[in-house]
Amino acid sequence: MNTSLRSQPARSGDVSGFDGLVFRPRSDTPIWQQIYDYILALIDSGCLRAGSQLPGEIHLAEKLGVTRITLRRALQQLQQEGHLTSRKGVGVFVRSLPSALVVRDGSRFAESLRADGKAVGTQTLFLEREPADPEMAAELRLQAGAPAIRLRRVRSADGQPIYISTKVFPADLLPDFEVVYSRRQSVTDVFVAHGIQKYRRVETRISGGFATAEEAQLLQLTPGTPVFRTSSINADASGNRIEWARGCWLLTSVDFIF
Amino acid sequence: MNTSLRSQPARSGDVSGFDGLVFRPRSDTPIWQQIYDYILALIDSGCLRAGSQLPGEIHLAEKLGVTRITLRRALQQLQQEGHLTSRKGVGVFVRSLPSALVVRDGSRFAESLRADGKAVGTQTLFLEREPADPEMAAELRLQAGAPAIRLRRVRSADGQPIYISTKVFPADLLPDFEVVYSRRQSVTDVFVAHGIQKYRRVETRISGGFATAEEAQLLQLTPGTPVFRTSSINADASGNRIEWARGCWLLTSVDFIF
DNA sequence: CAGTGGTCTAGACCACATG
DNA sequence: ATGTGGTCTAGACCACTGG
Repeated sequence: MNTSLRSQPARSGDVSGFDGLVFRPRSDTPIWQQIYDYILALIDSGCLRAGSQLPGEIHLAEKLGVTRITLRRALQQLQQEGHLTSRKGVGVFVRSLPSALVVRDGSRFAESLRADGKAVGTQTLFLEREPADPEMAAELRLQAGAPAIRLRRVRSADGQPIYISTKVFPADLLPDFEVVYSRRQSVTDVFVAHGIQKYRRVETRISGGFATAEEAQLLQLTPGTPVFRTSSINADASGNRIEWARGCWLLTSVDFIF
Repeated sequence: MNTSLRSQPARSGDVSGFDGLVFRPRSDTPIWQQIYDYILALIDSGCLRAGSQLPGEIHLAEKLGVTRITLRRALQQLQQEGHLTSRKGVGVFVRSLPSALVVRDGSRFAESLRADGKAVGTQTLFLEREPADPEMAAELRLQAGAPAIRLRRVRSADGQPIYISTKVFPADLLPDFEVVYSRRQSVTDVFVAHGIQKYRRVETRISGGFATAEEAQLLQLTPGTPVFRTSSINADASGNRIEWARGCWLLTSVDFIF
């Protein structure tokens, strides 16, 4: 009986609930699904807060009166839907699912979230210059090998990462990119500083896929979790393509509206 | 040894491959993933055609030298990505994944596919009149309880279902719906017959989710497979809302382009 | 009826992260 | 060194489907 209070609030297993449960094997719904429903209810009701850690699988399985495999079936489903994350050797954690509304203009991402009252965060992974590879060149209508700028960021809402952004720009049109960007981490600022006040969306593509290991780590997901993939092109008033953006979004936390 | 030829080509286990395989447990990639890669390669290379049935899990697991659970881990991943379907009490089958391109105007679905050289199919599940519930009424700007027409269809490409469509129309504007629709199963025809030559897309929404049991059955998927959910509104030239369409698409088989 | 996939048990070893 | 999640084994019973 080590369920009761701990002195360190961040310790593992520091969670209410999970006591005196009975799951009947002969019911019409599988046990793993009953456990799924149960844990999901704990999350939705606020008993399990975002960031908190679940008890270890072995203890939890014992407490719920099922095998570890059966418990894992439930946890797996919850991970696929983005409610939980697991880190090998560490534990299973609760993720919140901000439901973000995104308007047509993908670059207005931050505004859409702020309108919902979310605290928007930006983590810049890298910002570098390099020659355009054939794909970048084709998307931006450049010659292969032309100088390009690559920017990769993770955007988060209320502390939960929800979006990986990878953007490519034609370096010739934006000589002062790094200087301006470093001030406020704003691409819009960079455009304005180079005289580009207005730009338009040429094309947006939305497809589906599954998180790679790297994407999963950045978004605090389990690899293989389903995601949205977006790809969009922006052009300035003269029709010059000035940005090719690709995004990777948690499937269950976004609505795209056009 | 019952692997060799059968007289009936549609029989279970009637599949080449799956012989003399060795999967090393101490490799850097898990066994289930090696099996996943192996089966996926068989599908991609055409050794496993769409619609063909895999050997039973027990036999297949034995042939691959792994436990049924390990095999099922690989099959599960393939099902989630839409490459396989399983029917309880029947077997596991190969699904092909037509990659359909869909343009902004969702009603042009069939045209997009035909342009790819696919054979487009339509299965009408129901077509009925009923009073609009609050949600329908709100989307179509009707009074609650106003007469509405509901149409539910499954669209397929090359015999594989890829899209469930549920549409709602204001019945008052389309008195001859059933008569016209029955001729060619075309909603566009119905609009034209009622003097609506042109209509415009008011809004499109794209979100993600997981297939319900009913959706899974209609799309020949496993319940819980990730899907796109679309919701769109069309209005006629005067701005009257004439159609509210909802769609459920296999995640891995569509690209939305705007 | 026989065969299928869906579920579940009771163990075990490993790689990994943390203290 | 300990505890974690990730993987794997060798069985078992069930509900469902088809002939």
